[in-house]
Amino acid sequence: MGRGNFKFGKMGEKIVISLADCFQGYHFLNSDSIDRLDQISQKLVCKRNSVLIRQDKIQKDIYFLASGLARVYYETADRQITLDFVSPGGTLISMNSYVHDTPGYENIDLLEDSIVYQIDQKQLFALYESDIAIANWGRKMAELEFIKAEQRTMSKLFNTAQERYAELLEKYPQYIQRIKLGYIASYLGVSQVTLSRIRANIL
Amino acid sequence: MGRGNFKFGKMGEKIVISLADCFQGYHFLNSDSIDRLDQISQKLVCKRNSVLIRQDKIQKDIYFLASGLARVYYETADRQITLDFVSPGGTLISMNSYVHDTPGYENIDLLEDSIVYQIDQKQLFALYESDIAIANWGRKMAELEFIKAEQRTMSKLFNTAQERYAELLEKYPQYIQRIKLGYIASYLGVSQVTLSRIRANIL
DNA sequence: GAATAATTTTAACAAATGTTAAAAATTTTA
DNA sequence: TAAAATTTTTAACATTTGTTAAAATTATTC
Repeated sequence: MGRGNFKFGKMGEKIVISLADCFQGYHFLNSDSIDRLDQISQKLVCKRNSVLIRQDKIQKDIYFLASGLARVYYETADRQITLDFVSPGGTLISMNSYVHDTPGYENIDLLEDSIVYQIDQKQLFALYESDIAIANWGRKMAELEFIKAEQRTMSKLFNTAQERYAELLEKYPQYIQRIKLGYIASYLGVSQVTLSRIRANIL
Repeated sequence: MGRGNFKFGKMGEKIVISLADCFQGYHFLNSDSIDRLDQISQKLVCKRNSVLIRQDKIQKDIYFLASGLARVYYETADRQITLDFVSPGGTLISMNSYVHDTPGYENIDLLEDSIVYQIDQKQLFALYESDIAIANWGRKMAELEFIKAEQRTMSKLFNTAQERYAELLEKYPQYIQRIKLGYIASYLGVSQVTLSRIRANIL
């Protein structure tokens, strides 16, 4: 655990995660393999409200969030559904686009000024064919992202919005301060009016 | 597409998928690698209502469904939630257990007499370290299962139970005949009473 | 710091779905 | 094929949540 679940140190200073730490979070890599990944990576400094990934665009590359805060959401004509908020150390990826070179499903916006590392997918795929450690690193990434997504899904299926709000309040109290309640409501799967009722403890 | 989405041929004869076809569904493999996977696989003939995977047990191995029908579901003290129905060609896996050697989240039961191929996880993990093609095959498996799970999640988030029932009726009409409506309701995310109302077109 | 814009809460009402329980229909078993 | 068991539908009611709109609060800008 620990990936993507922090943002400020205990004194409130901004946390910045190194690229190597982002890599190592998934799987052990020796320094040669880390160097190879480093060579196909690029550091980006992004402004608040930047759009990283759009569902209607092909966005094959993977991003690691080094600092800042991101929101992952699906969108239709009349609705946005927030999947997750991602903190430093977390991975930002549109799996369908990464795998299939087609438009994906998710939108990813940065809610605050952020630093991200971008990994070139084409070059990464080449490394998968030549470096078995990196191939297994990529495998681990997909497996662990699957499990994270599954845990999110289960939390939504089995817990009420009230319970999920209480959990958020306990585990990520900063989120309540930093993220607008409309987004939180959309993450919890209820209207903002219902979230207000939950907060007012009418329920 | 096509993986796990069929069961009877047009004459109604039972479809049986070969192990090699199950493997190749994810990623190209040369015959050497297929042989190595074959050597760590075992064919199991299972009766209707067999339990393949239990959420409270460690079940690291992967199964491929060669024939029959399976149901994947989560369970709590007071509720069962059906995630998916799997047809021949599909993969049956508890990702958390497979990855972490701990109890997983899903239960998988066979709704009909079935044939499954079981792949030994421990030996598979050894192959991941020595055969780069198999490492990439395992990567593709996780990636494609992620995308499938994501599509299921999105369908539930954006479509009404009514729309999802209509889709099921169109794409998998056999399911409505072969699967009890309590399971279908649980898959759609509504009570069985609501499903009856949908079927009666009261809505 | 006053004015404007954005966000959050509250109120009132309508609609959809769950719950419980009983009736009807279907399938299985003897 | 009759009886028993299981599955599905229907009915009545209560509860929850969404919707719309306005008020209150907070944040931003000039």
